[in-house]
Amino acid sequence: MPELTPKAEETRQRILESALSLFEEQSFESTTLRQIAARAEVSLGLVYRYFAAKESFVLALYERLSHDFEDAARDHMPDERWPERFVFCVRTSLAVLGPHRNTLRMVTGFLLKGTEDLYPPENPYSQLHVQSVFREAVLYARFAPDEAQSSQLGRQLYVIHLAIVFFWLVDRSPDQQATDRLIAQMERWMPMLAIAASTPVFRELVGGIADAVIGPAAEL
Amino acid sequence: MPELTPKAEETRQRILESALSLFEEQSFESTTLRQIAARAEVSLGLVYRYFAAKESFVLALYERLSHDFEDAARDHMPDERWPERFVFCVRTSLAVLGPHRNTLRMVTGFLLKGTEDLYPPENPYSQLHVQSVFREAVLYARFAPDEAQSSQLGRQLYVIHLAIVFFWLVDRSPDQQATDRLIAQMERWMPMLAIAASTPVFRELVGGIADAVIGPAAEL
DNA sequence: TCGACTAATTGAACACGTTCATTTGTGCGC
DNA sequence: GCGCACAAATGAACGTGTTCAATTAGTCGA
Repeated sequence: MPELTPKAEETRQRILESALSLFEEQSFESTTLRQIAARAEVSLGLVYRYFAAKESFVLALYERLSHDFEDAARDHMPDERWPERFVFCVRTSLAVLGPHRNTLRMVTGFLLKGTEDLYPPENPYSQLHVQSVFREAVLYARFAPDEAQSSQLGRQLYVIHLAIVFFWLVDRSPDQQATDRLIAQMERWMPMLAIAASTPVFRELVGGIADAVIGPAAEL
Repeated sequence: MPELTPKAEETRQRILESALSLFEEQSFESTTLRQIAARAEVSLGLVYRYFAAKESFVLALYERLSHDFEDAARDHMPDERWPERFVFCVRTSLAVLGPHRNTLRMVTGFLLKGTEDLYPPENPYSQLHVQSVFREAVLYARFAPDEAQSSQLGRQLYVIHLAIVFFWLVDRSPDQQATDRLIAQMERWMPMLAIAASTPVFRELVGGIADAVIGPAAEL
């Protein structure tokens, strides 16, 4: 990712803004790159100077929302034990992503296509930052485990959170009520999860899943 | 789905065969509908008489593999208790889907697009039949629960199986070793799951997830 | 055998995402 | 102020999935 000159950055921003507003007004699928270019008052070809593919817009949106989540979660993180803080994070995440659910549904498909070109091999902004929120949710909680364990647990909670977000994207029940119920259930059984989380088998199992989903643990 | 005349059925089959063989030789993405039409010795437009979209081929493949799974699972189902039978079903499923993993990865994306047109509102063949295998795996197992409970549990195991298949599709570890480890872990803890499965909370939680993923329970 | 109705098939066209050779603009050393 | 290098921007073109009005083949009753 080479440095962008001010003018270029401004153009890129204008294109991105056009795209996102069109996605909101119509939908991801029915907005055309030609429409995006037109609204940004730019030629079609130029769009590709700043976005490798149409999918890239969804990625850019997700990055932006990840930033919003980071702020929202850090600002209002309750001074509780980690299970409560975790549930709060999950709820905050869905609240932030909520308005863009329809657009975001697209990204999940891409994740499976294995087109690694669009997904930089290094941990992208979103994953790194969102994950750090979950780490800190554990690390600075009341009665937090020691640092090494907190970091590990935070990573695993991040993956669980990812699973819930995915479930929410797939959830076809009206207003995604099924996801609400799922989280409510999870909240009820959080104490049990807290106990389970301290056992080696949990670490092994969930840790393994985490490795497979987001890659082997990396240093902060 | 109107009845197809013999001639039409033969043409449809020829097109499907061309498509699947091309997917195998090259890949789903890089095979062209024009290539498919050419190999089937048919005009491009005709393809759309039998397949609503390119994605439909993957769906047709999945239906075929579901049938294969049904046969393979029924023929070799071990005469054991349901947990062992469940693990066997999962392994069989992945074995059958295995050779077509790359093509199948496409379908998962489509599932999220919410293009319900391609996915008939009634339970499609695959879901109905595969689910019935899991139901029977419980129902006719040693020490099986009563019929109502077996049916419910079978449904839930089917959804768990779906989750594992999905995980396998996403799994980026070499040779999907992470999935192997996951199943191995699951096997180790199967007794625990068996106990958990008999509790109300499990039924409520997993049942709710099942509803959200595959829709409310339907009659066989 | 014919005609007429339907099923099967064609091929040209469209809109889309994407690519690329080309042109325009911008800042800088002299 | 002049060229020069490079960034920014263009627009025409390509191949793709998809649609559709038109054409051909098949079937069956009179």
